[in-house]
Amino acid sequence: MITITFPDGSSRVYKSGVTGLDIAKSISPRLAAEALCMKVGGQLFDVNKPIDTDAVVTFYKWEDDEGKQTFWHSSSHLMAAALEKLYPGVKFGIGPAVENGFYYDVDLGDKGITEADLAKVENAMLEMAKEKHPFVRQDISKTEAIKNYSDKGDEYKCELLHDLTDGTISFYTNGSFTDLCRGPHIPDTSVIKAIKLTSIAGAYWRGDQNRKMLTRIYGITFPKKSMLDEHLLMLEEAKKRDHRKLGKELELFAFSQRVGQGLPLWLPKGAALRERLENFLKAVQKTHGYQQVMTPHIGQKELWVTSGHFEKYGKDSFQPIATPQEGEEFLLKPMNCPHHCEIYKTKPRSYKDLPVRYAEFGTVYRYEQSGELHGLTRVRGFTQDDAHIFCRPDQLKEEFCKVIDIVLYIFKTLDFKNYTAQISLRDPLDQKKYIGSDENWDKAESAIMEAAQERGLQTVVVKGEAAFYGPKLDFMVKDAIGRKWQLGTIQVDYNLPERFDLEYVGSDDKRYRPVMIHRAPFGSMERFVAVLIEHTGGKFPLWLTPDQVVILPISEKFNDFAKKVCNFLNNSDIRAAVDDRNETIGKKIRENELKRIPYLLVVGEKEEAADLVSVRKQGEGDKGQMSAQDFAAMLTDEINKLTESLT
RNA sequence: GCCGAUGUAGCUCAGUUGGCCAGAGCAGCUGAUUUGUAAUCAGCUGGUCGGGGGUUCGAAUCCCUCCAUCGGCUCCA
Repeated sequence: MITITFPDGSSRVYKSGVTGLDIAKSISPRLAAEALCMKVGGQLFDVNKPIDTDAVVTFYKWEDDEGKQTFWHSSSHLMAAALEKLYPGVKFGIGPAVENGFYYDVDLGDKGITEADLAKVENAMLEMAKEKHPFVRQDISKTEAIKNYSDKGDEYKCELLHDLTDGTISFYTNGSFTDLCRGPHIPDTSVIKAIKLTSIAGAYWRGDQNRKMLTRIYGITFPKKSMLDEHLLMLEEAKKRDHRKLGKELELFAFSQRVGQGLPLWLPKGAALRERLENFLKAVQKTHGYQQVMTPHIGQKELWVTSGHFEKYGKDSFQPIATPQEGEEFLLKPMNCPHHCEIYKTKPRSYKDLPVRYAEFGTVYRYEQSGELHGLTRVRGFTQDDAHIFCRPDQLKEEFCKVIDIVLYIFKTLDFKNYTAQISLRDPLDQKKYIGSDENWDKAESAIMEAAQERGLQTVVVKGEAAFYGPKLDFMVKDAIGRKWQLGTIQVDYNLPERFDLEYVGSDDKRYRPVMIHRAPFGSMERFVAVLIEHTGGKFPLWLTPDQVVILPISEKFNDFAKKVCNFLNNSDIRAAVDDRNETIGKKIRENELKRIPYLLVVGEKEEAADLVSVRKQGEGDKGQMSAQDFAAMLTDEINKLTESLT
């Protein structure tokens, strides 16, 4: 007999060899029907696996992440089965579950597949799902497994097998399809009730751009049809918040083929919004001891040869600018650090001077691959809210912590809740891509970890994501449809101070090397505004939004009164305008609501007579009448509440 | 850069298998209307059908090529 303990602490006794499914049945038939996988002693298994020792058992259902992942992973096998039926001879790469669904990478040989074919695959999947194929696990030896796949001619699976450690290897079969797979899987296909194959894309085999490109088919499945409908509706809603769409509609920014790919044009409203963000950050930084500097958009190539960036990125960058002077070459600056290093070097520094903090909204140019460009989130010319802190080694952690404080403060003010703090370290398997001594890397990495811990930051550590000169702490935020973007970044750098031979004089009159922190709380103005647009759906906080108030005269007769109110509001530092078009009040309301104007003031005969305004709040409707003075006070109050936490 | 898809007026889109001067709504302009909380009415203007080349008696429609955009991959100082 064995004792099975459950997450709530209760336990029951079963016969050795009891399966998870039996246990679930003994608790409730419903649990047995809904359990998709289980955790036994910290490891995930199929629910029909027999258990023969005392253990802690947790069942996972659709509601749990583990359950969803298993469900989608099994769905990818179901799709593979359908593909094998419809496209005989298809070869399979890998087919995992992802955050929202699953994919399978396949090699269809000379057969093509287009989005139009997906419905056919979906139908085949639905049919197979109904047939209730169990997922049957089978353990075989590596040699036997390799033989099977060699016979089948599937070089991808063979390669995967070769990399697996020897011993027994598990296979899963659903219907006529068998796949190399660690598992776990759902008991059978019948729980998959709704299927949507979402897109087809190319993907390099094993993520290596020098290898063959396979066809990746993405999909998502649900245990209920209504869930799929809900999901599709949600996606549609999310698309309405796309910053590229809203940027155009709200006249914030634009692109021009003539200007060039990835080179955004900030329109008046967008520029004004960005400027307010910049001023906000400038004010915050001022209180944190930063000094603004300004540097040119180009610099001699030598600057980046010194920094090491030219060697690493020179080939793939905008190429050097030639001048009438032979041999003279300039680069458009891809980052501001070298310029700031030169500012540091303009005079001798004492240990008493440090830390020195130079901030600049520095516009930089990077030749991103054409296929990578994406709205405002990935562009070729952008402005970093950059700053470089030069400090003594003993000041590093405190300075790093203070930068974390600034980032968190900004996120809080702008109501960014769903971010992840990611610590990006070296790739232990590929040390060649990094410059600098191991000793300095170790110091930098531990400084970041300690600072993050000191500030109680929840972090994920990702190896291999560091910059080539140092580790970093990145703040990642998702866009409307769930793509992750890096916003704020804080990086420790021992390398540039050395390359630029930066020094300070210590209390012992000896020369020392300062440490540098690169940091950009927004990341770039472009990307930050993009994410802000998607998070707010264009309904910006009152203090940021381009037009705060639009005054709508009922007819042209009241334009003068409207202008009087407008002047008064403008004089009270409120951004107001009059919609004096010869249109019906209904139309003016509709259009200004669609432009997401926070407050509309309707003025007509009654208002003019009583010297009042009728207030309409965005999305809420009529709020009644008040005097322009009271309205201005109300708005000022609201704005102050939103921004009073500023310092 | 790679794989795939898309590209018709400022915007959103129609234009079946190549065949009458390429259409609609919104926007814009002109006029009428002077409006009370999400679209007043009428008239007009506006298009090298992404660019270039080709096939054809004839191309928005078929082919080639380049450009841009979208979805991924790779990359991201």
